[in-house]
Amino acid sequence: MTRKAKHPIERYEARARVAKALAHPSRLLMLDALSERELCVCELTELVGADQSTVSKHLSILKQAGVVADRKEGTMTFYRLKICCLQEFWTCIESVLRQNLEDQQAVIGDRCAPGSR
Amino acid sequence: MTRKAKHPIERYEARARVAKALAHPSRLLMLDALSERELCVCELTELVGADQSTVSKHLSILKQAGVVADRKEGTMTFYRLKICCLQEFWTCIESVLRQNLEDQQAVIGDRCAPGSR
DNA sequence: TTGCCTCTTGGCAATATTGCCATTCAACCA
DNA sequence: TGGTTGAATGGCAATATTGCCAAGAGGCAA
Repeated sequence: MTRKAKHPIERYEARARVAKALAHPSRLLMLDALSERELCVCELTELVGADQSTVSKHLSILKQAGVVADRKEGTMTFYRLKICCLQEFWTCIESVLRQNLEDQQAVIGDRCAPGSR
Repeated sequence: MTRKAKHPIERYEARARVAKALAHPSRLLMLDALSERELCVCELTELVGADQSTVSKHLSILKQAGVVADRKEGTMTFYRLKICCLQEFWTCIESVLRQNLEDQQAVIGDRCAPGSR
């Protein structure tokens, strides 16, 4: 089990950088909102409920990762999704969560199953 | 732009916990290897090239997130993927990386385009 | 039992992330 | 020009992540 050409570590580092950008609740919330329409920083700030500077930094992380793009209009900055695969991302994450829930329920079911005393 | 029922923060926290488990190059490498077959900790350790205890901790993070499951056999522990949606996850991440690359090339292209001097 | 092997856990230092405040910047208006 | 507004940046403390070494824990075999 060696790595070499089959598993270039740089590839996984690049992937991890993108995944890391997606791994924060506030950023996920913003992405979900942005999947409907373009939004300015002020709207996103209100949505997230954090300090404006915090939201701005989150957005710069997403932008750096290539997940969103921005557009200036006067004094405002509008952000929009740059990728269309987010739905697949949600689907994957949600399927993990759903499976976890089922596993938990299975444990409870076993413990309280009729005839299990 | 309010949150309320439409955007329960707990949902995004749960999603972020899973995404965070996926956001590390060594863990992504292991997941990729596990997508082919079940592997023991010793094999994964050799693959990753880190200390065995480090790999064990990475695996416990993946297990905690519900992404992998383990099975003991004698003194060895085998890990396997617990989800089947990882391909979609790769697809999404890779499409971001590909888009980033295209954007970079577009910039270079503009800068060096014929007649742009 | 003892010793060996595989893996997990505790502990710790180095590093990275997060979120606020304060400040700066840029566009707009009076 | 100065003032206002929306956004980005600097700085900093609190927190989380990472990865190693050392120390268990458990199975197996002599």
